[in-house]
Amino acid sequence: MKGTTILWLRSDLRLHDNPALDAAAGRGGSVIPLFVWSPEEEEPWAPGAASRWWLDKSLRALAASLEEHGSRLIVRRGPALGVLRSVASECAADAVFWNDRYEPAVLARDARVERALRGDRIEVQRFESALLRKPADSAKTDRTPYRVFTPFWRSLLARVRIEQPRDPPGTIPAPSSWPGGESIDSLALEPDVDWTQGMRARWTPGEAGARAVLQSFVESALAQYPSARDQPDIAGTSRLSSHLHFGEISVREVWSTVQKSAHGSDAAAEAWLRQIGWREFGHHLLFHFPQTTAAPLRTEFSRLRWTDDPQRLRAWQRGATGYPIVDAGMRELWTTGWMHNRVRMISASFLVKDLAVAWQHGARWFWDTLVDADLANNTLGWQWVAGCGADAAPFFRIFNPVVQSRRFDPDGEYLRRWLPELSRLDAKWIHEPSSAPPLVLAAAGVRIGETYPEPIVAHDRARRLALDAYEEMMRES
DNA sequence: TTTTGAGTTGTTCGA
DNA sequence: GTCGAACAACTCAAA
Repeated sequence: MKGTTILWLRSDLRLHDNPALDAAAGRGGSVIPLFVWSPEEEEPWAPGAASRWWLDKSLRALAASLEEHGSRLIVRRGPALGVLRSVASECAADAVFWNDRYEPAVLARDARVERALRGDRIEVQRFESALLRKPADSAKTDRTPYRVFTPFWRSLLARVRIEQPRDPPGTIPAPSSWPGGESIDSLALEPDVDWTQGMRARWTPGEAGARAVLQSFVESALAQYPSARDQPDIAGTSRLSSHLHFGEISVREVWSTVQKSAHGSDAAAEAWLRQIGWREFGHHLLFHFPQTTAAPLRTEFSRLRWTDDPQRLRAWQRGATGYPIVDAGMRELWTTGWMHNRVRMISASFLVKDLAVAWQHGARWFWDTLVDADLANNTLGWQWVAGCGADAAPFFRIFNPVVQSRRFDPDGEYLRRWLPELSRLDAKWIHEPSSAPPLVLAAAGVRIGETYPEPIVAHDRARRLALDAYEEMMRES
């Protein structure tokens, strides 16, 4: 008879298709599901405010479903190693199982924990549950990591066998007595001042919510995905990012569900699964180039001169740049903890190229405000936009916020939803109110500089300056 | 071994 | 109005 196993839950807050849970439940002894709150061990990327809100809800959902399975969620405060050791000794546990994470600080902490536990004669087993392929395995034949997406993705598709997702274990054997723990409330993950109303209205954190979102996406949006994914006014994307980040649903599960719905070859399913490929690529890059959370992968970009203007950054954060598509996106982010992907690109490009603010400031703001904040995806996205990452957009590819707005939100529906002060402008003028004739503005009740800001920079000129700065950087190298 | 062509998401300019 | 070229340099895989 095997002894008690501690199941250390982290970014795998689910019962379906959870390899560490399956192995722990199948080991023969009892299982103690444990969550350790230790943000200080994840610095400088401890969960941001929006992520903490989501985590609070997700932990409650997980605790409830564990109870339905005759088990419990034990919650404690870190540091992790100390907690694991005391729970192990309180319950005479002889094994700790967990699913791996790949953030640099977490990887280092986990390696330390594993060594120490083994020194205590406690069995440690680590599992892969977040990705289709372990980042350590994702190197080219010459053993250097991929730096271009398409070959990375082709090799993954050709070489990786993607396993079928598994159902939750039939039983999760409970110990004869449970160790003590703290309440989820006591972690104080919710903000003191309640600004989470918009998030509560939009999201249902937790495994059941994740599965429902996947089902409804597959049934009603997947078929139109290739064209609808770029329209921010409709729900054309899956909106699974946060659920995936917290591991409320497994990547194998979304993979298999989307493939089944496609009946073999289907361009829509392929386009969406490619996005899962980008998620894999982001984790691959984070694992092989951990310094990229702070520094450009292409080192010559560290010579690029950014402005150091806190007012520009603040205007961007508040959605007060005078460019409606940027401001709408930033307000959607602030209100719901999420922003449509197309608008993320536009607003990120605007901060970096038009406002000449270093991408790291944008990455930090997204980190704090996104419910789906994910170090791998966030780093990849910002370096891509700034042109300094692997397989990045060329630096001269600068988004024109007005052109993008007209192309992807032609009727201005998205703008009207988030910028009520412009809602009476028609589609002809709402994308660029500062150029509208005075009579049009007056009729719509818009006073530029009062009810809606003047453009903070002129795009044409800002674009020219960005290209000049880039050229200068290249000349110096 | 060397060469060749392709590579997430764009914009502007001039013919 | 439409269309192709130019905007850089480098990585990667196939030939």
